[in-house]
Amino acid sequence: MTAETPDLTKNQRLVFDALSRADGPLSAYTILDQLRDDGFRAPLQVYRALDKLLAFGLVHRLESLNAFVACAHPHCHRHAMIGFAICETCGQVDEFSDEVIEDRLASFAQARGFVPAKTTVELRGQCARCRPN
Amino acid sequence: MTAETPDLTKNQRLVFDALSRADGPLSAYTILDQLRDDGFRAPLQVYRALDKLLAFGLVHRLESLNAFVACAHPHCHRHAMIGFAICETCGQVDEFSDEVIEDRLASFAQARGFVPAKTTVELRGQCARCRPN
DNA sequence: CAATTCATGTTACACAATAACATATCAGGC
DNA sequence: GCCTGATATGTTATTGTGTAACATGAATTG
Repeated sequence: MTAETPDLTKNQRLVFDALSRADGPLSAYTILDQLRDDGFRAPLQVYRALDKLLAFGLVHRLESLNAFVACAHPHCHRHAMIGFAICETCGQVDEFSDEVIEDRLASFAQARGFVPAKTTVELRGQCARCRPN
Repeated sequence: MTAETPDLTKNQRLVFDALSRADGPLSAYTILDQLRDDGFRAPLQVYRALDKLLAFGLVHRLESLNAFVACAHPHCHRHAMIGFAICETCGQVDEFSDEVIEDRLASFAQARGFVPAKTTVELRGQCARCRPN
């Protein structure tokens, strides 16, 4: 029943910690810069770690930003679909899931014989705290 | 009542026609290569045309592919949300919209005071025609 | 210990997008 | 007609994002 958090390698740990420290999404190159002192020298070191972390479900990729965030809900890999509300002013990302949307997308896919491998749902806009009034 | 299809400039027309001819999404650089004979020399010529076409609603951007498609449904800009089912095998893109998902996202946003500016819904997977059996 | 597998390091490159600046075209007002 | 402001275009250079190819190192297993 315990969510098996796989043992992370040194690089995976470094990248994951960098994302966990950050209060918003980071680009691969920003991560690289933050990890220079830890011996990181090339983008591939970041991308390889990210690939694994994505596979483990510990990290999400925000397609519309070309950036990455640590998963906010450790058990969210139960859900087929994870949505993100991304504030374009402060950069905060709010992670959510919704069964209705999930079902709706699933039945849409099934009706067309489409087999989804990955689902992306991203809202770009302005969060409550950043709104004018 | 007629959908005002704005007059396109020469470059906008060329880019739009290239996307309309294609049977799938094209990257900006692929478009550039196709339009070399028409005098295109730099990425900016493509990106500037794409920006306008996106604003007109004649073209969509697929965030998860960094690519662009001509809008399949000329009047789809009525919808706040447009979804895409993208086949990773054949590259075909199926454009859809769904009021239930739209409503659900809208009420989610409203509940949190989030004001969405752009909504991305993309399914990556395999279409019926490309499936094994 | 050999063989395999997986993680890592490094260089170079390809693809995606924009900055900055110059020129041209076209509309309306005088 | 001509000035003027707005929009479209052309060009060079640069930044940002991601991968190919190849070599090395470390761990697991038979």
